Amino acid sequence: MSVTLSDVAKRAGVSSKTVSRVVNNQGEVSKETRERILAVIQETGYHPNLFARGLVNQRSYTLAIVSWNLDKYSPSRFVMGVEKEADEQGYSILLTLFRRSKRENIDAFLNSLVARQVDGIIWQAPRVSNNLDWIIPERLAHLPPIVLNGLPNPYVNTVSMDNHHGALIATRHLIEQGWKRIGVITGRIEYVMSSERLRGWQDALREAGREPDFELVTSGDWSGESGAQAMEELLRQHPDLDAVFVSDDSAAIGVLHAARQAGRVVGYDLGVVGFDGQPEAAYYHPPLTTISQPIFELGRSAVQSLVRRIEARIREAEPLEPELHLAKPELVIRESSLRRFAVPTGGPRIEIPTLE
Amino acid sequence: MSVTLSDVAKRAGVSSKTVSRVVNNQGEVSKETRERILAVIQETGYHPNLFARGLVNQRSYTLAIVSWNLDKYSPSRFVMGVEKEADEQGYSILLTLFRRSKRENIDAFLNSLVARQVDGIIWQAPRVSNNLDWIIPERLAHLPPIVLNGLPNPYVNTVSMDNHHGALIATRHLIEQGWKRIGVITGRIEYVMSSERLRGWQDALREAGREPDFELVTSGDWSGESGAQAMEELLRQHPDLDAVFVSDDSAAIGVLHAARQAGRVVGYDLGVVGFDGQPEAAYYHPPLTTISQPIFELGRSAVQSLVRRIEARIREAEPLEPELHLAKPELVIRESSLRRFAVPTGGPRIEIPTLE
DNA sequence: GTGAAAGCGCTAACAC
DNA sequence: GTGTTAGCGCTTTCAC
Repeated sequence: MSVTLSDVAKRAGVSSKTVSRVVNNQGEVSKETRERILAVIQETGYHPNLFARGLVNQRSYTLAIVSWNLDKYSPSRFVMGVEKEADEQGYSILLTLFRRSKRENIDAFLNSLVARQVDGIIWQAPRVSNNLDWIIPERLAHLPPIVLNGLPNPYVNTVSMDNHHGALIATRHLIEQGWKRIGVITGRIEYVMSSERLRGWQDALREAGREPDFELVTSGDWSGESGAQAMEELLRQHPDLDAVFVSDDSAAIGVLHAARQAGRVVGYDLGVVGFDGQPEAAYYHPPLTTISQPIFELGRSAVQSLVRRIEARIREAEPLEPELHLAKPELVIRESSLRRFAVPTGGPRIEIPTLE
Repeated sequence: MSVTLSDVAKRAGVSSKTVSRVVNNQGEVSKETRERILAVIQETGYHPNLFARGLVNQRSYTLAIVSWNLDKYSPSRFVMGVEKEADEQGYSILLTLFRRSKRENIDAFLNSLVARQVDGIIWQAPRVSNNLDWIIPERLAHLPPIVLNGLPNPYVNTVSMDNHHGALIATRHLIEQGWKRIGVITGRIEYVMSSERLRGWQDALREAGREPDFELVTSGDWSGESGAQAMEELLRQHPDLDAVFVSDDSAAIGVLHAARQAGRVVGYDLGVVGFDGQPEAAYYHPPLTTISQPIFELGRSAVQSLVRRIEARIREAEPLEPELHLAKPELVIRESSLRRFAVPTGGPRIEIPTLE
């Protein structure tokens, strides 16, 4: 069927080992045999069977990524970063989306990755209650190196967005703008990511000498729809609310919508900050102040971190200390969070004066 | 290191072939040996090495997906559909993002997939000028089965959105609403997908007895930013424009923004229809009429189609005729496309409370 | 510089 | 029912 090493060897009149040397660019081979072999490879279209190679070397040059919510901006950007870096480092990506069914049988799922001989695993699926409890030395001993995208972990390398910090600077910004009653719409609260952002909101308020009012906490699921619903309810129950930190840009567009429906004018009598850094948020109405995350780069870091461990294990270097890479998100100020006192005027539209 | 078949065999006091039989659930094995073996597998934590298996069987149970623009809604939903269906059918997914670098050396790229022994390839990267010219019988003979996401192709199975139809019904809808000067903002025009949508726009106009005015054609790159720029220019050059078909929802949010900036009121003196079906478009201002695509399902179809071919090849059944699966997108009517004064009171959704 | 032989972990074919 | 043998395509000793 397909051309093998020894096919090439036969045609070139050498042993298969010599061909192997040429293919892998190792050991000394005389210039002329090398060229002869290269020619045969050209004309036969030979390419090595990575299964056979992997079987011998115990390496697949494949990384598994356990992802989720791939249709959302940040997770997909992360995966893109992972793919890019992996490609550059010579690794392929095995993509798995984490599902309830897999959650219920983590062992079987991990085994399936091990069976596929992946060299390492990037675990992007978020921490939900106890779903990461399998990350303990006994289990890890039987698994390839793992990099976690999430909270610091004593046993594996971690790369993470500093969610607490992001929420902190978002809320601080709202406070600085002079908003008084600042609510928060979190992601699903069983996700640690969400509670981290909630903590940031609290800490910002406390450091400003205000006690967070937990009546003003609602949760969504990162969708526009959930943002709209959460905001609607929040405004109904707390008409005095004058600002909200929404911990996702997609939810935020729903929030803006609900605010309009309720007759509020964002940027005038309501301040809104999002979280994510979706490029399209610059075109929301009004343009959304948000926390932008260097998420693509985080994906690259994850691979670098993982590859470092893989190489170390192969060299049987003494075990590395688990690393933590914490990326700092940044505040991007647009109109939605500003407090302007000019009264809206003009036509059917509500004219929002340009920024001072 | 890890437990092998013969390790299990030794501990169970049988031959490795017998263990293999149990693992693969094939052939008759006496109940008691089976149970003994199962017990040993349990306690040793044995799992088969898929490389070794693949080497023998010449199958990897892995599908490659060649994707692109993964941070955009539709491509990522497609991949999610692919992953789900593949998982259910017992296949893993090798994810590759198509890049310029790969485009420049398609042969090497394809070879790398073949080297990884993938059983099939789902080619989602779009057709750009001649980048699909390698899909010819001579090349395909050396490649695993391929399913293309795009235009019908005589040599391989194809799954596709009916882009022409989507654009047709989008433009028809604008015409029916009574808009007179209907422009279009396409995606990158070198993509066949974009020209198909442009064709739909033309055909809708012609069937209404109007000659398409190519002065009203602009192109973006599917981003909000490009949509905003394109719209700004379109309005500057053609102030009489009163409607636009934007062939992407992300671009459309930029269009809505630019329209506001120019003092136009969408849904009143400007009609806008998008294309994609992003859930968040329901919360744009105003909510966006769009063409929704069953894109997740299309991903599933792609896998089904591919697996059918893979199985056929293995059974050495006579070659199947290339199949084409064309999915019909649908019009979702929201406020952005309506001409307020012309609209009969249809339902709460059509009312624009903030206006007038 | 080059080659022969052994073996990675598994399964198919053919014994027994 | 169960075991033996051979071999998938490659690389790694260790010779020559």
